[in-house]
Amino acid sequence: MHIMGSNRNEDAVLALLDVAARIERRLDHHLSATRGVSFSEYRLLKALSEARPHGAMRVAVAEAVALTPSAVTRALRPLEKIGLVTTERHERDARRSMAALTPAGAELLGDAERIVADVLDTLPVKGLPVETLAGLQRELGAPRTARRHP
Amino acid sequence: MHIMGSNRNEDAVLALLDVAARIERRLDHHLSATRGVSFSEYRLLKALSEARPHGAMRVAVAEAVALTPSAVTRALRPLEKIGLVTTERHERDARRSMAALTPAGAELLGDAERIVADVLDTLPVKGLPVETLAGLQRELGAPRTARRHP
DNA sequence: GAGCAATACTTGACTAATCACGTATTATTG
DNA sequence: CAATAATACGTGATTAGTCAAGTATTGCTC
Repeated sequence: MHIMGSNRNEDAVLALLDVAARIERRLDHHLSATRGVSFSEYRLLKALSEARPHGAMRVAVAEAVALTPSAVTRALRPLEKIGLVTTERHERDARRSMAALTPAGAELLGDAERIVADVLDTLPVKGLPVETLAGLQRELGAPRTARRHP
Repeated sequence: MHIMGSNRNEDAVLALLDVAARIERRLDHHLSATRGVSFSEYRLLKALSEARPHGAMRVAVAEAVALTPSAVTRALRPLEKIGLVTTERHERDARRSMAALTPAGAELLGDAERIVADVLDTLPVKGLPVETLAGLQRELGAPRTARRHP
């Protein structure tokens, strides 16, 4: 099945995971140093901004950012407390907890996006194949964006 | 500096991080279900196997797998306990703790590598640019492998 | 429309990682 | 060669995530 000890796929994917971990760490440090949010929180805010104006369910956000719903519940709590996010229950379905970005959240997200862009500009990422990555995202079950309010 | 709301680099990198998280999770599940090791542990074993036969310092392993030395210390402990790894101090430098793969560790690593390869074969990763990724690894401070015994 | 199944969320218990700090050892420098 | 700096490791405290299980609520089926 596999020729011992040499698999291009494997090498490439392991390199990808390694690179991802390192970039994520770098972004995380910059973001928390300058704006006090983690990279994970950045991704949450971004997912919510794509679900405007009606907000998104926990499960949708979870899928969008590749976390469990449980993690989303926990991660959103502090963001609500500092006024970046609001949550209210869906009017027709009492199970759903719709989270939405506040103006303050949107503003912070704007800053954060600038920081992220600046950090990424210092990286030699020219040759990344957006097509392949997007295909992978699709294949791995990532929806294009957090669903609006299905 | 940046045209509002559209940055190819950013899109590509965010997709990369997303894809990486999902792949890692998938590998982690398969590995722990079948061989009882996490993906993180898999990476540790792999790093050690590349540092044979003399083993590697905690700091070198940490750099190789993109973790902190502290995390490596903690992660190696259970692996020692179940006999996959041995640690002994360096003869000429009492600060150094040299970790090495045992035969059992090497065997398990072999199994794990097969599992990883199988999982990756189910993924459409043909188009990944090994060159670009390797360049990124270099740029981000990843050494080619855990140093032998410098 | 009563009852069962599915969905959305939350909580409890746990794990793996981080940072900040401390200690032991070796290297450097005056 | 004494004093200082740098290196390697480990530990305490904290955090962010996981899974498993529980509680509401809604949808489905007969």
